[in-house]
Amino acid sequence: MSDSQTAPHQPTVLDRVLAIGQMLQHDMDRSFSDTGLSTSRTHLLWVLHHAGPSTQRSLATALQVSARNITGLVDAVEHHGYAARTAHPTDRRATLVTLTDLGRRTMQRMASEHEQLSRELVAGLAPDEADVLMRGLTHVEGVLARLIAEAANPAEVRS
Amino acid sequence: MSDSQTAPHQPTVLDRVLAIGQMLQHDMDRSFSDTGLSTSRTHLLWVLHHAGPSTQRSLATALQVSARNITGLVDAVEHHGYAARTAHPTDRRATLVTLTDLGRRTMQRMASEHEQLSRELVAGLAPDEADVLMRGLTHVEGVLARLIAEAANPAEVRS
DNA sequence: TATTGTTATACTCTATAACTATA
DNA sequence: TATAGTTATAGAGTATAACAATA
Repeated sequence: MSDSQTAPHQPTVLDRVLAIGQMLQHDMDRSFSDTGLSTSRTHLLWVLHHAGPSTQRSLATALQVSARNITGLVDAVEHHGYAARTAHPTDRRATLVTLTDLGRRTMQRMASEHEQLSRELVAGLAPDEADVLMRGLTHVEGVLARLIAEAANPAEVRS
Repeated sequence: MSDSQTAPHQPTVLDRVLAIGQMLQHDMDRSFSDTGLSTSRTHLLWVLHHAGPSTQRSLATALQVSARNITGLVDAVEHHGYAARTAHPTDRRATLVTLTDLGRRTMQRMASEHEQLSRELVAGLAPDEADVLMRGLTHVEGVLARLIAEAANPAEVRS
């Protein structure tokens, strides 16, 4: 209980974003119980929902994970009835993964829940406040993108 | 490539927060390479840094994970020299986990990096904009906390 | 009896490497 | 020779259940 050394500083924008992100993750995990879904599996279904039938190769590229990982994720969503493997019409090496009706309905429901949550989160704010909030977040995202790009490419210090 | 059904709607505050959270996670993962650390292990060290020497039981409560999980995390941070198990002075069932010098120095460095990032993320904003951003995020966090509490306790619809 | 931490077991997400079938 | 997807193997994070030592 006793804080040994670090003073509990004022929460910053970074702290708030981290806290909100953690709450969102927690909430998602809870909503997945008994669905056979998870963050990774849902991400895969989400990509399928937007891109339509896809090869596992293209899914691996979209999710930025290994081919082996996609095999496991497709196994899982197929087993739970959200997607199915079908033959590729022209390339017999490849597999096309397609959403089932259940998968499609599930993604549509998630999209509408996402929209509703998007509205609820800012419902109590004045329009101009919501505006500044949005612009502030856009700014933060831009700075972060720049910092990450610099860290990944430490050579040049932008002039 | 072809968006099959969902129109690419305008990004919302929720979308921005999710994107920023993902970037932060990605950046953290990158910074962990070759340190023997990870999000979970760092979280444990962070709690130790603030709470001081702790039993594994209290760490399990603080991180909200199982006792078994703590055994593994402590094994790992001990193996990498960030913390050590010591005997509890009065309860011979319990183990006290304490940070080593390396662990303490690492947490201090992370704290200062966190503070620097906190400053950088809002550095380009006008003071009043940063203010509204902060208040907007506090609002969002509050709404989210309420929604999660309601979802966990669906009985009463708040009057 | 209750609590602390461990071992046993299992599931998910992730990776690399070797291999098969096809291009 | 290169590519798509699988199997083999491994490590991390997570869980529950059974168990030993201690309270």
